[in-house]
Amino acid sequence: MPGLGTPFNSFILPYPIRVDAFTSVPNDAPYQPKLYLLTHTHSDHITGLQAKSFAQTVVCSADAKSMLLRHQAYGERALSSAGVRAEPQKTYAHLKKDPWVGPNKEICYEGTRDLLQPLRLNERTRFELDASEEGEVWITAFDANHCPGSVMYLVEGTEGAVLHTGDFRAEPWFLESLKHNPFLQPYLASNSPNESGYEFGNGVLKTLEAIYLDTACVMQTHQVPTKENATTGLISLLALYPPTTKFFINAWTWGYEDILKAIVRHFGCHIHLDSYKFDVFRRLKNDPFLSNLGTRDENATRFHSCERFERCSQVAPDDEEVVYVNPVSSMTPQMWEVYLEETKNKILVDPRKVKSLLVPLSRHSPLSELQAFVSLFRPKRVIPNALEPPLKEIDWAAIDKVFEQCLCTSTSSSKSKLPATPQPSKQLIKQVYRDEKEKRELRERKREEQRRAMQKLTGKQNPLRQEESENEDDEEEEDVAIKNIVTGSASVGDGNPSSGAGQGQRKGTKAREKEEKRFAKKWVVRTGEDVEVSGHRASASENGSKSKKGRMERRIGILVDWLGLRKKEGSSSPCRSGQFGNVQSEPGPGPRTAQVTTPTLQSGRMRQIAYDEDDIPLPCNWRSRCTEPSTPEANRRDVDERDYEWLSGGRTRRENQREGPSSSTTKTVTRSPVSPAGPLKPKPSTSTYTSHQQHPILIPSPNLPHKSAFSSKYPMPMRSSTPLLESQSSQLSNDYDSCDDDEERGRTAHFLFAQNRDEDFYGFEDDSGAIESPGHSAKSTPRRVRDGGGVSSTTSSHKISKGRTHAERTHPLDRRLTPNSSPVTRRHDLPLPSDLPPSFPPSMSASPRHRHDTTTSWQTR
DNA sequence: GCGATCAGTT
DNA sequence: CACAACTGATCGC
Repeated sequence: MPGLGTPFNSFILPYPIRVDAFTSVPNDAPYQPKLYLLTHTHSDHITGLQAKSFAQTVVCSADAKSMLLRHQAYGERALSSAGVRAEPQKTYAHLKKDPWVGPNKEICYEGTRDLLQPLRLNERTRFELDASEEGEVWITAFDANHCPGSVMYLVEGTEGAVLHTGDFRAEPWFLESLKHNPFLQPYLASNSPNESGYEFGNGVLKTLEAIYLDTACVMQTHQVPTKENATTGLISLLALYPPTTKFFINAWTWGYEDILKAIVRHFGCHIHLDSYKFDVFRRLKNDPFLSNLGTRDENATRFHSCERFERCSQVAPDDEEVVYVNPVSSMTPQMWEVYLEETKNKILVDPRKVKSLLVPLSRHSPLSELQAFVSLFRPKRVIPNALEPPLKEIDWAAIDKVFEQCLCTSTSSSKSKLPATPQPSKQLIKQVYRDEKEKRELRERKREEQRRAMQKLTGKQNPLRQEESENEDDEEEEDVAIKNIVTGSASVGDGNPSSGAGQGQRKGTKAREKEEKRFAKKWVVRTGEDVEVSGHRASASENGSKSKKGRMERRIGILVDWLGLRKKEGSSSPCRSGQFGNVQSEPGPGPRTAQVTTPTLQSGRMRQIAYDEDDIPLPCNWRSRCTEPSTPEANRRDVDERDYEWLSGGRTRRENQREGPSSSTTKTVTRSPVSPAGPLKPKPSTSTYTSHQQHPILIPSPNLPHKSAFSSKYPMPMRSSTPLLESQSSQLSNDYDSCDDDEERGRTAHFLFAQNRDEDFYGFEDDSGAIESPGHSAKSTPRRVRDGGGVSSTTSSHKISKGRTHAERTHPLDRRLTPNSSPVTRRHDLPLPSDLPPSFPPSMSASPRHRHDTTTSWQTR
């Protein structure tokens, strides 16, 4: 998740470029962003863009632009479809304001803007970060296999090249395609293992300064099915139903489109979509298959992916004939096969009894895929795109370790320009662990109290509500998708192995969904569980997840392993001997797995390759574990206790509770066989890591590297307001600037506007991007640079007329520089334009972020 | 004081 | 992990 928890404040050092985070940067930050990149439009990647005061250029894919500008929150979609809204309220509409064109062709540019700068895929585009020649970067976008419009970015410049993956799924086919991509080939690791690009010194082969990596699922130490495996498996189930069966595909967020595509390919039909999805898909430029597979006619197909909570009459919630398809993300390939087998058998017995299907379509790469991906390039550094704030950057250090073997091997030249990864002290790790444990216990106590209170109430007065209160233990869910499962209100028990079959009693939709969630939980792996308490998972979830470690605690367990800090040699421990395909419980760390798996995983049948056969639970074994009603409590306690011993300094939990925090631990750090990182080596003196704990905890504050860490190329503070290059103009093409071509106002304006323009850039019929208010042009952009670290604020020659007093304010974050009136509101009062604006493309003006950028108006020339 | 906006939480 | 509704704080008027 970008934003909070992302290293370097979401900058891709060594460049002053910020990715997927659009909130304001602290004034004292060493950088102010000169350019923003957006990888895709999931909501956690667009924080800050909703602010009306955001006024800087954002580079993204054409499809991301289109999706963002069409984005509507659910509530708004409902109002729109109910006909309440005269004009649909688009969440990010303020990012693009077209000029207003009057009846006499007069044009008002007041408030016009088009902040989203679309980039073609697989095409280098030049951007200038500052006036100097060395301030240029070349940016190339590649499909990221995550969701529609999602891209990775390669940024190349005088400071070296970095690759930002955004969110991505690096499955084997994806790696293959990268290998064949000429824009990336210079950065692929040399074939000869001991050589690296710098050794050759001729500049043909290059080493990436860093890969900014999607670490959303880095702690998934098991493999997950390829998307293709997932969808073909699903199709094999769908095909078993009678040809009249109606299906609802719960694509509750962007990224599950492969399911729809697979259905269309197999059944040769359309998918019924709500108008929102239909419209978004239809506008996609880079996915013609997806853009055409939808239909608005609910009677035209038996496959539906319409609005989740407002399904069409064909798949109404109370229709017991409908079969639901719910994506989940963390099933292992082995479990998937078992699931398929079991479910197939059930359907064959009676298709009417299986009303809900799971499909393990993961949109992020698990550890093994990430290692394979990184090994492909062997960059100097791996920087995680997402850290868990409660882990206080311990995860950062651990991730470093787990990719250590995937990095550039050349020692002479691999010196990183980036700030060093903060190394946590043992004390910090222990503290974090204790905190998380305490938090969890508090939660549990609270929940217990609540439950009792509820029982008292409902048990006596309202017995009907009892079952509802029963499983409020949905919190701490590992797989978000499970929270989003939908079903109809068909009889509980039908086709649901977890419930007693045959009761035939109809419950509400809610109840059935809860039932379905319980069922689904059995089929997904919770991160860290295979390391910590694997094998007990299924029974534990059946028991309502009591006295179990919390999500964070399990993660800390993994981190401790990765850092090579596990106190006991855990190899023989039952908890690490291969549950659910525990990939790196092998002695060899990442690259071994990576290299073995990379070329051979094409089919998606990973199990034979990635780990020893011994480690693979046989399907039947797994199944029996899963259904076993109880597991030896002692065993689990053992694991729990052992971890705690280390973390609490070799004392038992009870001892520790009595005596308070431990003050020292053993110095001996032995390598756990689980550790992928190898034995802990003595660190150079610059590192604060030791096995003692008296040392200060090294946490770079506040998430920002020390000055010295930055290259001299971009001295701090970054406050130049030099406009970025006129640049992109010629690079951009007409049809890639896609949006809102159906808006009459915009189109007319654009048409008029385009006449005097550089045809290369403006001569297309689509409107967006073409309309450039003078306020955006390099020459006339009034801009004001935000105060930076005590340096006086500067202004360019023009002042921003309105909101200027705002701008003068010394609010620590100047994000409240909001325009106080809608930019286009007073259009009728404005004079006629005598002519069109100068032919200057949208500039990459490095104006301050929350400036009121909607000045101006009328073009005179 | 009220409405709009925004950050943070659930 | 993603979404979106809700909360409280802050600001302009």
